[in-house]
Amino acid sequence: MSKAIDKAYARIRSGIVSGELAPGQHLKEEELAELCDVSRTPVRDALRQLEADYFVERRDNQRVFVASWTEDDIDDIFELRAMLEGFAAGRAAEHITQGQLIQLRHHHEAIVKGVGANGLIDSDVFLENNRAFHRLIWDAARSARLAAMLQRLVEQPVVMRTLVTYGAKDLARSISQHDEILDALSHGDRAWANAAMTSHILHAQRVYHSAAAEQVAAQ
Amino acid sequence: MSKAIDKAYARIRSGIVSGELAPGQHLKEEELAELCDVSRTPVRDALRQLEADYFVERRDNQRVFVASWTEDDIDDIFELRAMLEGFAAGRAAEHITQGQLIQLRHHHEAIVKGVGANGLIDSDVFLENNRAFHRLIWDAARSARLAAMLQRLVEQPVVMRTLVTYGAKDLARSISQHDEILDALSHGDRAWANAAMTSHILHAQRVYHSAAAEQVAAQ
DNA sequence: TGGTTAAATATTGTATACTTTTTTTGCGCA
DNA sequence: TGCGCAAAAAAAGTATACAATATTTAACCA
Repeated sequence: MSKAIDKAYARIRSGIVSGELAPGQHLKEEELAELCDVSRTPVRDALRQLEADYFVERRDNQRVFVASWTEDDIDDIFELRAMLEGFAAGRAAEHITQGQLIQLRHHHEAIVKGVGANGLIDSDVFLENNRAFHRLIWDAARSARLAAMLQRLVEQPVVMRTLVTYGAKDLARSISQHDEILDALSHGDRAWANAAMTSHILHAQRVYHSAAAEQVAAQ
Repeated sequence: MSKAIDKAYARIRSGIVSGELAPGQHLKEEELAELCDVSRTPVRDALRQLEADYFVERRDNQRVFVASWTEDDIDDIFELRAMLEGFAAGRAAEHITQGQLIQLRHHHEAIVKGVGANGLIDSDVFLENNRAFHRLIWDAARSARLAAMLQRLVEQPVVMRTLVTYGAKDLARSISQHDEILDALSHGDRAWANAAMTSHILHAQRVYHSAAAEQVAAQ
């Protein structure tokens, strides 16, 4: 793809995810152009894409601001994800191929094997295989629109900032849930796959809240 | 909003909906600029937005094409709508205000009163009030993300091209369903509202298919 | 004749200058 | 002092020229 637009998109996006560009902050095209070392034209293009991805908001008179969110947004996203991923898993149960099932098992086993004696796992190994596992199911659901919705939802800055590392017990449960989802998909059982996936996401929501509560307590 | 971008967006979009710009057709920025009587810059901005709205697709090397779709896409969209609108109605049951209920009843009654002695209704009256009815429920669901998803889904060109005018029997059922949804919302009954709305959308899907079958038969 | 490459052409990407719109600043008057 | 209006400044919108890239065409060689 085009150089300058990608450069601008990546730079601004990472600035938002890292917090360098604070929520609510007004983004001026010229400032961003300087920051990204490109002209205003690719910055404008990048801002349009960031707007579609909900990283920035266009308010009043075409002024662009970093999207801001509340705790409610996090619950909102989890709720929507639970429904959409459940739905995707259900559809996947009816459409998944043998090849996709093999790939899914591969990612699942990579996570299982990554668990150490202490019951924990390297964060990168988990994140990468977990991500691949879920995306394969989106693909298997055979709805480009559904996949696009989930993609946008999962890549929300508020989600990317709240990556939580699982404790031993929660990790074990998550693995067990993946195993169950695999089982449901193998049997082509739509309702089971849907329920197992929904449960999986809602569990993740609980883990997030526990972690958030601990952080507050530690302060 | 800005003049030229809106002009370009509206012109290109209506061209796609009307079929003047055929599915799969390669859209060249200069041609569009001439068509819309603006320069390439606002055309580019408009194309970014149309891309986010799935009206056009960016392929291989940044070339933009009118999105093409199949019969499967229509079913896909109906299925997603059934789920999302059902979910929205369920959430709305828990959040809707008295004021919103009053507005909903207003739109509902406008449709009821619009039905003539032959059991039919003026298409514009129905479309406008039906649209307002559904959007009010999206708002009442209190999730900007969910509303945005539904908005994009409903405004798909393939949906806008397949507006079906209801026959007397289907119109009567649709009105009855709206009445039921209102009842469920008034009672704050999440499960009921969800089920009633899901049913309403799936009925619309059947109506669409019947109409499509008739058109084929008439050829 | 068929395929490969290079030149020409078409199309998109980028920068910049200029225009329009919006916001801010500051001055005058009540 | 506080309000309102006007002028100035800032920011976004638009057009255009030029650069880079991709696609097509044509020619040459095997």
